[in-house]
Amino acid sequence: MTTDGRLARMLHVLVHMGLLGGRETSERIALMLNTNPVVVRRTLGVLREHGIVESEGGRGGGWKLTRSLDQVTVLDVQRALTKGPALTAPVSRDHPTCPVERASNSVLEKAHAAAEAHLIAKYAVTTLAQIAKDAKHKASGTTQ
Amino acid sequence: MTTDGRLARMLHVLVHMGLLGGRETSERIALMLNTNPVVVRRTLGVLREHGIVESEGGRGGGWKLTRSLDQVTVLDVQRALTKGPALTAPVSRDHPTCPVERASNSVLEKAHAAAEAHLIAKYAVTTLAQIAKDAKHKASGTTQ
DNA sequence: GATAGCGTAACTATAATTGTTGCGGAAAGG
DNA sequence: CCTTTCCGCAACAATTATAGTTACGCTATC
Ligand code: FES
Ligand code: FES
Repeated sequence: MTTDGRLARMLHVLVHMGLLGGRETSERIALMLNTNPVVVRRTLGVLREHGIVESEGGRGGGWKLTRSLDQVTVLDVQRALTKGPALTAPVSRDHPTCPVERASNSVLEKAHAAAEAHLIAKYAVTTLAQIAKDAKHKASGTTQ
Repeated sequence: MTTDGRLARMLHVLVHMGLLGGRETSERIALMLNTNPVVVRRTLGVLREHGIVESEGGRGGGWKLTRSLDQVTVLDVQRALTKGPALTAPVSRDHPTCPVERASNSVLEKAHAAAEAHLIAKYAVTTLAQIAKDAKHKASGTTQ
């Protein structure tokens, strides 16, 4: 597959939307994401189902955040985009009854579960407002 | 893509090889992995490049571990199979100069780097001998 | 009613592992 | 030698999830 860049893209665009304040059309967002409006509608549509954004059709329509940047965490966005755990252990199912395969899978699953807990914890305490703040610092401060 | 099950598969088969002690042919290993010999050669070939197994052609040939199970860690196998970090942050490259995109990517990269460190640490202290031991306990003890 | 939006269906493109077939070469055994 | 049993490798199809694209319908505003 192509690498799943939806989370990164959504963070990017949500922060822009928050900073701009008003409504943004799929067309303008597509330019930000270097893609086309249909992809934007598809992905933002998932966020709408989770109450993070809302859309309005017709002239003057577009997309808008339902909460301010400091009330949306990275975890909120991640959870909306991905069902199930953020990190999945790559297990094998060649011989489900084999104790060795089960023990191997178990090791991988436990290690991934622990790693995922850390990842989720970090996502949970990072708000879009903080990303916006970082962006401003980078823009005015040292490049990179 | 199809989920990358190579690490799980290699752990499984390496433990079996260690427990059986002698040489195993690609044919027999393919049966363990519910696949065919070519896939086995392809994947074990990578491990051979990293000195974990060795192969011999001709009659009576096959694959053999170069070290005992307690001298191979999950990390050794993972490193052999994957170049670069075990966990990669799914970043976007739509507008590389945009500070917001950079800040978003940066958050994801840092979170993943921290999670990867934990994952790697767990891999590093887990030997194949421990997996073998777990498997024996599961086989004789309670199912699951 | 013309225009600017979103919503959605139906494709195609892309990328990485997996599965498969076929052939060549090497080692052992007779 | 010649057959059998191995690995090595090239080449190609299958799979699967996201991304990209085209097309059409619907709604709200002007
Ligand atoms: S996409 Fe234009 S600045 Fe982030
Ligand atoms: S594959 Fe036969 S027991 Fe693990």
